[in-house]
Amino acid sequence: MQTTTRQKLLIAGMPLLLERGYNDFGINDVLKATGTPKGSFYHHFESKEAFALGIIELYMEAVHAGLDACLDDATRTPLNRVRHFFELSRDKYRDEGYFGCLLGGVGQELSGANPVFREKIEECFAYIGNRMARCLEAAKTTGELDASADTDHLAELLIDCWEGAALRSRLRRSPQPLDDMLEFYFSHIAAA
Amino acid sequence: MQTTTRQKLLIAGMPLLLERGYNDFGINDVLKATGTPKGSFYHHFESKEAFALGIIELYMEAVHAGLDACLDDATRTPLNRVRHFFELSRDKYRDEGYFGCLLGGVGQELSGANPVFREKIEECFAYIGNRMARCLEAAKTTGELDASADTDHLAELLIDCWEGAALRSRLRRSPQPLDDMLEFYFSHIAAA
DNA sequence: ATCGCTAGACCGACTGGTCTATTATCCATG
DNA sequence: CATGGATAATAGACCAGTCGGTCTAGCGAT
Repeated sequence: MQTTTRQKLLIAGMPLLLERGYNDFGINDVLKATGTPKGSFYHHFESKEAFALGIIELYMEAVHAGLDACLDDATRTPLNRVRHFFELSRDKYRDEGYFGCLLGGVGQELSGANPVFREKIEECFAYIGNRMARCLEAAKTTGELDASADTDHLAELLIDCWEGAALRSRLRRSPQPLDDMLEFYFSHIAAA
Repeated sequence: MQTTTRQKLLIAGMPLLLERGYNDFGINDVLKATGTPKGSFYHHFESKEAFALGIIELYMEAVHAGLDACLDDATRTPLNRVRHFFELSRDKYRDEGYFGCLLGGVGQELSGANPVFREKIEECFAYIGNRMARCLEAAKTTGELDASADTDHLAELLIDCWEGAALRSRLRRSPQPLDDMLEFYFSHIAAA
């Protein structure tokens, strides 16, 4: 599959959006990085906002793929599948230079004033939460989790705490907050 | 104590910085909101960056006061002092319209590209963490916490997860992520 | 008369977005 | 197979608006 101009732009824009945030990165940076003239850009995207939403969608495609690969992994117990997903996320953050999570970054920056992004990001988190919750539900059948556990709640909690740890990881340029958070969470939700 | 022009600007700027973020709020908004001419602004602050740092410092003054009031509160157990601080923070977020935490917002937005803010915000978190850790240490003497507990670790964890919950609270405009996070944390760190 | 501060016109740089011109691609038809 | 016209896409000069920041003038209290 050849990379189209549209894809090339999205791929080049993603790290810029992650590192600098929405309001601090410019279309011109993306054009320069890819050698694309402005006319091409606006042929493929109707605005900067549409472009950023496209980046988020591309990001979510990778998330979907990661969730599929991890949460259906029959070689692990359900709880370890969930944990493994986040460990892979941590490794991804490392490879990118510890700039944290794109969803958290854009969500934090724009959710105050821009309802489009606010709803989009919340939607992404909700989707991830649902996938997690289903896997946590499976963890009940193996006895890893108490049958009485509120898996929806636990899934949301996991994501929220993860995003906080990702922010701290971004500040410190270190994986430690991520590791500490995972360790705490998984060592405490186990069945009594 | 009369509010000086400088203070008036900082006070007006704080909610703007919280809601819109650093790169999306403009000096002119602050000027319009306070009826201040630009000359006055630049008489008191040498740049937009210095202004934002001033806002963070004003914010931290309130945090210091809150920490003093809560963590030295002899009417509560050490662990409840810590929890109470965050419950008051949650109430503050509510009064502001659930825009989350200023430190988390600015930290997330700017830590990718701006080392001045990155270090400043990390410093703020580290300070809060230290205060928390000291109080958690006191919780050992009352038996609320195991003597073997790593209080520095626990304090960092608390702050990180709190910030994640604050981000989610900002997305949802709801206190629920904050409450859920506190409940989970405090129900699991207690001594065995 | 000095100095802290107010006052706001002004400026250069930059940004997202538009416009028109040009080139490449594809497909229908003689 | 040729070809012509429509459409997709490239190309980049250009524009209007905005923003952070400067400059000089004036004000008021000591």
